[in-house]
Amino acid sequence: MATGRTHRPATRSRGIPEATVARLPLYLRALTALSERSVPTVSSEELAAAAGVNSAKLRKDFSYLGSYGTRGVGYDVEYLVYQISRELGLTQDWPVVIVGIGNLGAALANYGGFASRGFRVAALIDADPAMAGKPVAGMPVQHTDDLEKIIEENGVSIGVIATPAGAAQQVSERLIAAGVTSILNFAPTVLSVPDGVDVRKVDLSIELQILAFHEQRKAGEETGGGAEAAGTPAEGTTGGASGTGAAPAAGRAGRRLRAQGRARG
Amino acid sequence: MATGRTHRPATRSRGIPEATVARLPLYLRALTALSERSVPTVSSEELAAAAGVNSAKLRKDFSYLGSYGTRGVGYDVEYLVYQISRELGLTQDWPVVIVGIGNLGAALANYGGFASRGFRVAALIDADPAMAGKPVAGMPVQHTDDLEKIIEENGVSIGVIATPAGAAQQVSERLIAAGVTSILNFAPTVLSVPDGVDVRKVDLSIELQILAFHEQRKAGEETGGGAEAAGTPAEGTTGGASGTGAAPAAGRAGRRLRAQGRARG
DNA sequence: ATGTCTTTGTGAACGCGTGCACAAAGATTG
DNA sequence: CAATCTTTGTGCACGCGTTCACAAAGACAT
Repeated sequence: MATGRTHRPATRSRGIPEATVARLPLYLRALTALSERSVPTVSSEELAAAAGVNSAKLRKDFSYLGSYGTRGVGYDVEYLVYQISRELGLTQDWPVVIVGIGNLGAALANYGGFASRGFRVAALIDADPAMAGKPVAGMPVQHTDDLEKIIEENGVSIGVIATPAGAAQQVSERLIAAGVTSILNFAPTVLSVPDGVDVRKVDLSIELQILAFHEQRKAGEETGGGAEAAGTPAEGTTGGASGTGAAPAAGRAGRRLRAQGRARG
Repeated sequence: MATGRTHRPATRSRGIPEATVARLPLYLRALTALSERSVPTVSSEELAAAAGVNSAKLRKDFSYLGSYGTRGVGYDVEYLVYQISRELGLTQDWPVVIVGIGNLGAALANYGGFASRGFRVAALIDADPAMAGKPVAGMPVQHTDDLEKIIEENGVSIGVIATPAGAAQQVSERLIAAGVTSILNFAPTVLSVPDGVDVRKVDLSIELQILAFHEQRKAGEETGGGAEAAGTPAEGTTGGASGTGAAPAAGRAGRRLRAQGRARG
């Protein structure tokens, strides 16, 4: 998962576990697809498959919302779409500002997934005066000087930070001071925010590093034989101890070997 | 967290819990920053603060890697950077392909965080013939027809999918058939992949929806008073039952009220 | 060398999330 | 109306992850 919860300890938000909340959008997406195909009802088994989760987990998730299913039949697609949307707060309009209109910010501004889910990009904000007035995604970029005014006038409570790491903390402080209470942070920094403010973090580099870890492990298993099998606590002092016998070449050599996807124990 | 683990049940990868692996890049980033400021050693307390986690958690995380600290002193920054990098497999070179060079794909291609961590963008691939040859991030876009050849020749084992949802599954199949075993998926779809292939998912829309949920809850607490307090199992049949009394206006009204960040229970 | 002080590394307890397995509920058929 | 069959909703047990709290380890001073 490319995300990273921050803050919000382990508090259940109202009886609905955080883990469940994180899956609701997944269900909603699958249900929307079914709705578009005019499928009237769906069983937990089918829906779970479409959402990529276990059916028992799905049923338990839904049980936190209430009893919206019919035994022997399944769930009414339209009704469930509505209930989940309402639970997530997507039946109302959420104005959002994007701060930092670089490559990523522009990509976000153009991203279609926002509008379709009750989110509306209210403004694009950048610190570069040269950007001001330039149209991005059919909308003029505004200067950081007007940040507070924009937030106020549009009643924005959700902000997206796509600035360089160095600017993120300061931007978050201005957003919060102006009234924003939820931040989606793409800058590779830990934001320190007051209580009552939610921060979610997306770090592309971190995701890749996690993949690299597993990738290395796969390669090590096949080239090295059983580097980790013995359960050695690892480590002498220098490098190249455990898995990475021939580090630079491992990427290639390993790759060719495991082409046929082994079974995972 | 913007991520979503997929596959890889609850298997510990070698004694290192998945949750720990997910935090290692965080520590690494904080350590790199310290290293650049030539800080020689750091205590678990300091480092934990910089990474935004609990110090006990950090120490336990490090204990899975081995005993790299010195009691009474702390951790040697340079040494720890090296150990974590090695553990994550970042001491070797990881060629990566990006498929789907739209706004997001281009943003990823330009993203600096890759190169600095051992990742190298080996190729940019797009299905649009009009894109072929066009330079993006100083690199010519190549056509999907050559996908297999590119993977083979560069020994690519990690692929990034930034295509529209409809194309993602097919692209993933081609990537996997050609030898890719780790995929970072930005398309809003559930990829179905064989065992042995890791998929991590980043969905911007999902992150926003999770924020909206908490945001709605904050607004509801203040405007509605105690809509959820009574613990009503919720639900009649139509809408507007529980929290969302005046749905359309709630965004604005709520926002102005909670401006001073309440304490969170 | 001895004592004090700092900080790590970890045993143990706790809580959340997951998955199994089944009883309850209702649809459907005869 | 009774029997059967499907599918939900959930009690329960298990395992992972987090956190506490403290003993062991080593630096540093005397």
